[in-house]
Amino acid sequence: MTKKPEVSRSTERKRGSGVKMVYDLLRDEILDLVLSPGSPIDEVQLAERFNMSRTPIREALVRLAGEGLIQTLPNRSTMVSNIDYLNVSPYFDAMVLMYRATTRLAAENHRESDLAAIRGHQAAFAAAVQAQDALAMIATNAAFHSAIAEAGRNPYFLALFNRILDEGRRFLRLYYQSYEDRLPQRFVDEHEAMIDAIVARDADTAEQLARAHANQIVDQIRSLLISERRLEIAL
Amino acid sequence: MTKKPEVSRSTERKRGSGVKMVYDLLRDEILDLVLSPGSPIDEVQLAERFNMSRTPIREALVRLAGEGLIQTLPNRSTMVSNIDYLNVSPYFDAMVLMYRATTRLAAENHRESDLAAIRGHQAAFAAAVQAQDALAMIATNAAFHSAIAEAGRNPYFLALFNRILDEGRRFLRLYYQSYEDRLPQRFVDEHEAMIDAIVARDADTAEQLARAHANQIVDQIRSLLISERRLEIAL
DNA sequence: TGTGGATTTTTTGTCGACAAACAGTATACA
DNA sequence: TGTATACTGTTTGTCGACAAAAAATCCACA
Repeated sequence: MTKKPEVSRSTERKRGSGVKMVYDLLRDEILDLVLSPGSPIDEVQLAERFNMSRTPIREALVRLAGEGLIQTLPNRSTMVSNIDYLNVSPYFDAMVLMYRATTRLAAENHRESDLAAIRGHQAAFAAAVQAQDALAMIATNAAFHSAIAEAGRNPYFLALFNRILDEGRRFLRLYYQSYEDRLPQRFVDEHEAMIDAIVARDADTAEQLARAHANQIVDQIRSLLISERRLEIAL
Repeated sequence: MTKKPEVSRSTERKRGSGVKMVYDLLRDEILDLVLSPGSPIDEVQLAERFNMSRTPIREALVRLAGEGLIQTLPNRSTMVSNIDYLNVSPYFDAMVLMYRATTRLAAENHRESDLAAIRGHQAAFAAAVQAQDALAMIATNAAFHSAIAEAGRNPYFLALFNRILDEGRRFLRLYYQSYEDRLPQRFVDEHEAMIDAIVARDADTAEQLARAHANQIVDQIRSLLISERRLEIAL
């Protein structure tokens, strides 16, 4: 006769699920700026919050540190990584290049089944633009381009691109929280043109469209940064 | 009066150094193919080997898993990641693009102090070619291009490029162990031309040279792969 | 009141132990 | 003989506790 444990922890968990839960949640909280950059992370506090030992918490933190989302000083505090506002050019360079590369590869390597996912995200993006929901625009735009990158089937580009999109999620939210600018409808149209080029397997056109699209985004963010800086100087 | 601990572990270690030691060593052993792809990794065995608990071993393994160097099946064995021989095209695509991007950026952004490091690695590479030491060629070539990437000052490209070079270190070693082909002297000359373009801050030429250089390497590896495959078929 | 050193407090890194999950083997049964 | 189930052994995931390291606090002394 097999006996079940009579006394169980208040919230019973499957064996390996704890780290993933903590990792996913912390990751989301960091990227959504619920945990602001620079804020400290306390292992014991997290352990109490999730009713688990420090060991799985620690493993989740090690993973987050590996992605650069948190920083740990040896023997001392660990905190949410800061956003580097001084060097945005490298970020933009990488972003534009990944837009180009992934869209080109999508035109070359996509399969029929990829298109449904891409079109789905594009519809969600159009809806977000219609609703003027800035946060939804950021999320659906990232999902759209990530789907294109998946269709391109290059794991190296996909990994870097997703990292860039994640950082952008943090980065952009800072500005779209204060400025209720809506992304112009033009972005929706450009997305449509990119889809057409991908479907037609026209790699050159797809890359060219992606490049122009990315530069648009960079220009818009740059103008936001400049006006923000003006504001700071004026104060 | 402060008292020192009379009985210490056989090999005393500083507090946070264990994980780094294990991480560095395992990483090197994996990249140098001392640990062959697919071979299992035993936590307890490593713990005994380094005279430490499983906890720091585990942390090092989590980090390696984050970089994709090892794979862990949940609740079951962890092993060295396999090399994917079927999809080499994505690898080559990423390699060529990173060669181009980093060399271009180095021409634009390098400082005077970067050139010494680059020239030093180039001299080491030339020496390795002279000595027909294939393994040294791989290492010094990677160091040379990594130094160029550092001079380009884009952390996103640098991270991806270093990952690509690492994988190449594993990948290439497989072939240069069996085939004692020496990389042609032409590679040394091409490196020199790239340095000149970087010094002259001629971004277009630097990128063009890097592209041709990378394609050379790709062609050589591809021909090795084909002859290898022929050999397999003949057997 | 200010400063330098000793002391306490807090947080991290490491340890040994235990329990769950899975693989392989043995055993019962048809 | 073949199959399903129980058993055993091995490896992983988690836990509570302790020790080391750095910060914060206290305290003596000028």
